[in-house]
Amino acid sequence: MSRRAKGSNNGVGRPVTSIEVARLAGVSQSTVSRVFSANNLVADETSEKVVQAARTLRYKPNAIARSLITRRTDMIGIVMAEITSPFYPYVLEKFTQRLHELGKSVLLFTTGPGSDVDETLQDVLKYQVDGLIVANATLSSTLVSECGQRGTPLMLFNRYVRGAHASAVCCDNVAGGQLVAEMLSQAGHRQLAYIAGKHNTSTNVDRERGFSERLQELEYGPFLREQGEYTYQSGYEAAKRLLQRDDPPDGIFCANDIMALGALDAARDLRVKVPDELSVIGFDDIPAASWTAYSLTTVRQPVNTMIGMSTQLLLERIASPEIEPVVMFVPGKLVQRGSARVRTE
Amino acid sequence: MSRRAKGSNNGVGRPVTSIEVARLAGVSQSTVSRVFSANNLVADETSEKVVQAARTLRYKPNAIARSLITRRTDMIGIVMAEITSPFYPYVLEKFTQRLHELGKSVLLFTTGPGSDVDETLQDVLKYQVDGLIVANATLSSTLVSECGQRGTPLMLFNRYVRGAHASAVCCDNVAGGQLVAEMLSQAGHRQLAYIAGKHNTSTNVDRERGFSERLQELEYGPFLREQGEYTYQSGYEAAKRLLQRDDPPDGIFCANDIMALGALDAARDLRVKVPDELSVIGFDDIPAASWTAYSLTTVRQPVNTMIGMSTQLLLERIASPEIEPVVMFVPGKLVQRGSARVRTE
DNA sequence: TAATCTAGTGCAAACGTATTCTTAAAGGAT
DNA sequence: ATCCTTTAAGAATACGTTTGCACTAGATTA
Repeated sequence: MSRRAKGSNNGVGRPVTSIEVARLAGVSQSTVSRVFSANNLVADETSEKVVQAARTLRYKPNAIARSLITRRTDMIGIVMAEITSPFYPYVLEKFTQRLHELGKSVLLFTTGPGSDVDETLQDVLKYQVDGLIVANATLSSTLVSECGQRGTPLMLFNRYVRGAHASAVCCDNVAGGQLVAEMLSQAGHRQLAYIAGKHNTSTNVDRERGFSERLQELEYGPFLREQGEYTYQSGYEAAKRLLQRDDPPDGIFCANDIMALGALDAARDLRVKVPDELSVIGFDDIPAASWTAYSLTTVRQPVNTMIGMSTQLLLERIASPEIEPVVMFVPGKLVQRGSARVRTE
Repeated sequence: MSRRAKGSNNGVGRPVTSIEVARLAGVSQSTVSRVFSANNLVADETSEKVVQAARTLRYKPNAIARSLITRRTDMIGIVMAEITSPFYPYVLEKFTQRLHELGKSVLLFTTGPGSDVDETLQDVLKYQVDGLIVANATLSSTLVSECGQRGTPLMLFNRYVRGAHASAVCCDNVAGGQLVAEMLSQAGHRQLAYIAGKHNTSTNVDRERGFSERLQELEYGPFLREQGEYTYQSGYEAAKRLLQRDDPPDGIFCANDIMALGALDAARDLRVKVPDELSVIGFDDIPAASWTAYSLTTVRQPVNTMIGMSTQLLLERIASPEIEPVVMFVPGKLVQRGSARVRTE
């Protein structure tokens, strides 16, 4: 019942294997493999025959089978929460493009409000990814150690965990917060406020810390504070609460751009003039920040640099697992636009 | 040199295999496999032993090895161009979440301006994905037939190819364009204009066609036309060209929302009052459309429905390859906001 | 001319799992 | 007590590659 060599298999059959190519080219399966793994120990003439046979059969090596034996999948897992927050699509796109250039594929996992990061991670690891990039999501130390044990290099993007055996590339959020503090104080604002992002995220903690500490050093009075959660809506509402106070602030620092856009729209609705009566500063420099309607002054994260470093560090560690993880901080840059006044004099 | 059974392997060693679990639990590898593939032909007592052993060893089944033998990877390839265009991050997020709920993982491929879709697709297929979702990218008929031959179900999202052996779920873009035409004509606009998206994309062609044909049916005069490319910047510039004409339009239909936002900002810069002097209508209903600064009237794509249908159709076809592909059109809905005037009377 | 090398090829053993086939044991029915 | 059925678990094979090893034949050296 095992007819095989006969019968053209041009129907909807399974994908072509190297064995079939070998048969057609009149060589052994090993040789076919060598041709496709760029192992140059094969005569030009033979190679040509194989390539021809492969072409007529539309043969493509099976990456799964290859991974099993080479113990490399050439897949990188990317775990990301809230892709929809405007900063992250760009990050994701750049990562996939960069990785693709380097011959890696991306296994994507999103952790919505429903799903648990740890559980998700378990799924990623089943696929034996060569490395793991975690952006915009907090993961348990259990998982970090598990990655360590199975030797899967871990790269955190814009997050870091003290003492964890994981590399990380972050914008220097503390310094960024300081920049904002300096600028707002120099411009002589009367009363400042901070709209926070999700608490217990290192981005939020650091940005606030830089802002707060620098203000103290400059002997500025206390600032108001509202809790947000990194969304337009939460920024809008937080700003509205602030602006409707008896002593509304005249300068607001938002933990990210999207909340700053919300804040600007709150000001718009309340007929508060920006920047005359109110300065708003964000963080990230998302595309919408430069749009006419907002013209948002913000701290630009050097995304391309950060992504370049991340991938490089990760791939190095995949190639040489003995390399110790590294944590890097990249400085941000204040981008002046129209939403904040500058000097006052 | 093949020491193995000895020596605690708790260092940075390779991932644990079912064989090691079997050894610890005192059963055969087959049994371990049966426990983890939910093959219930195993006694409760034994099962318990295996689960215990697996837990202490932190065993996770190797999905790659499993795929090789089952001929299913449980991976779905998603190919997407321009993730950064604001409509698509949401699509991507929903797709990954939905697929993850159904036990599938997502292999993501982005096709930037540099990379070729066809070449990218080749890479995807190497990984033996169970199915393929292509959104926002045009692919050659060669590739379509290749998917057909190897039996990989193909699902187009918001694209369709005549006669191709591929399923597709699209917003009914023709009907959407008609809606806009009707609304703008009813509100009594004097001169209309269309800002096009990338030509040769079916979304652009269909939206324009619906708009144009309906206007003709309503015996409306010809409309102006500018070429855009689905970006904020291109929308901004196209609108500026239109508004600086001697006979500027008083109603602009943009092929997508992001261009409409650009158009609104162009109007803002040129001090053209919206909606009194100019109506702007978009397509998609991205989050920013509802922001105070824009309040964009637009055609909402029923994204959740579309994604639900897509995944369902795709998975059905994966389960039963003999099912013929289906093309579905889902109607959009006009969402009235502040950027376009309604009646005129 | 014989001995040594080298490039090119095939053979066969992995990789870690699912699964078919076989065997063993335990009941149940006669 | 014998035979059949059922349940449980092991042995062995297969999935499609890569790769170490062995082998051949021509080329190079002594």
